[in-house]
Amino acid sequence: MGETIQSVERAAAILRLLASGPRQLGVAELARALGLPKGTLHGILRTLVRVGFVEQDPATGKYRLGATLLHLGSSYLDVNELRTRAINWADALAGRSRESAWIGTLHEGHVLVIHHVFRPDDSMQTLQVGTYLPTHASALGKVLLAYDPYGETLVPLQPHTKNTIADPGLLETELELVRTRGWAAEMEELTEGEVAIAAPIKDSRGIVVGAIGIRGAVERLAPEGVLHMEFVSYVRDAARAITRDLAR
Amino acid sequence: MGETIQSVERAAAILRLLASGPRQLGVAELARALGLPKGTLHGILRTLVRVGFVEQDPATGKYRLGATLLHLGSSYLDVNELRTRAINWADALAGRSRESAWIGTLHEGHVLVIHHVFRPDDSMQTLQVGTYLPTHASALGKVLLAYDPYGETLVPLQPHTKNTIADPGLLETELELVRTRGWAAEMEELTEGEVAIAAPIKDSRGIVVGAIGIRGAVERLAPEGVLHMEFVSYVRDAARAITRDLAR
DNA sequence: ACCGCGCGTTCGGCAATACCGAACCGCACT
DNA sequence: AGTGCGGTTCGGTATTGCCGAACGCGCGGT
Repeated sequence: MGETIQSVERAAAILRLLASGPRQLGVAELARALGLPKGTLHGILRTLVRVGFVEQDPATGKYRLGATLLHLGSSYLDVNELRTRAINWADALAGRSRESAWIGTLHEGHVLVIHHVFRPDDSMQTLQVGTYLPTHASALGKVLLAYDPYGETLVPLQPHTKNTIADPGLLETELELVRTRGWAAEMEELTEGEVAIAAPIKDSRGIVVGAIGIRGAVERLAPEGVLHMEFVSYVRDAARAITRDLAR
Repeated sequence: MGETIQSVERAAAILRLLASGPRQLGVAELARALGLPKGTLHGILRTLVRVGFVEQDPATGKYRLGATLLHLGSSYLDVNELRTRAINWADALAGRSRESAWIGTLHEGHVLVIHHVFRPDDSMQTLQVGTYLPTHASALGKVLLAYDPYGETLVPLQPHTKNTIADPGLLETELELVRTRGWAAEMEELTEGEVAIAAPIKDSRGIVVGAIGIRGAVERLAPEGVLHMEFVSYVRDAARAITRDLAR
């Protein structure tokens, strides 16, 4: 692989840093974080402001992400073929299961949510498209890890609830189970009271390119801790349908 | 204003071009569009691929937007203060009016949708956050134009339906009306059968920083072509509440 | 009231940097 | 086979954007 352009890489690093927290960052902070002189950073920031990728708070002088990025991000959704093909099936899945439906892909060690259908008759939810879920503590993530051809580098297994699988060995046996069953469950391992189910979506060559699943209250999906298998078949049906659609 | 960094500006231009249509673009196409040598573009593209802003189709070699941008875009939503403050009020507005609620800002001659609450009891809608609405053919846009301190350069007034205001003079009198009334309506000017209402959101200095509104079927919001004024007050109440909130 | 620190910003010289154009390779269509 | 069009590579060149020091400002401690 060849060389890359320094200033563009640095610009990307700045954007990632600005996106890493809701806080606005100043030139000095960025300079310290990236180990670069202030003047250098200022030049890149000035350019990023001009193209709308970054905005500067007129009061404090600090920098934050710009609105153009929101538009670029939503344009990505139009381009993404998996999402385009899967949208209708996700709607159907949400309708049948009466729970929220989710589609995700593996991205930089996280599950990137590329589609999210709200639970029917419950509109007071915030949309999660574009956010990350942890791979080890979500059903989507387990599916994606289990079928990951590259054996993704595991980030530290951060615990979220008392049920989170935080031990690498345990996670590996769980992934083995996912591979043999062909679907994954997550029982209050990310949020207390919430349960999720997911299954893999494959492309025409049989490679797993994403996962689809549902997520909802434990009382509905798994009363007394036992999953209702009908939900599992809803999810697997949807996953198979999309896979078939992609093969066409 | 000082100089800007060439390569970063070019990288941004590439991203904008890739976002302008759902089609994937090749090096040669980009080179022609931007008037740059192929080699130069390839270098920038290679870098953009490395940082995840762009993906390359392994089959065709063509380029498309990358998943990292989706994540950056959603991070913008966390940073955006207007949206953070307005979310709850938008939920309330959607609940009271039983229609979909929208929040938008002026951005590069368009209305950028920064929040969107689905109509209650109707989840089969696609989320429009991050997309553009035309300024002259949407209620949000009319509000933003009417109160725009910079007198935004008007893009050509493209007609969408037979009701679209396509004449600059007529639009100006309409904006005058918006300024005197303090709110805007849009009667099937963007989509047949749909009507919208919007009102301005101001910051602590009284400058309009966004607009909030609702949108729905003409039968419900304006039967026989006459707006139900209760909807107007819902919208204006929400706008005033957010304005008050921002002043705090 | 003052001083000093930290901030964002400016500037100009230097050399490293990233442009550029021509050549390369593979594919598809003629 | 040939030809044109894709994406990619490469090395010389001078343009480019880095860098570090200096500036102006606002704030908080003294």
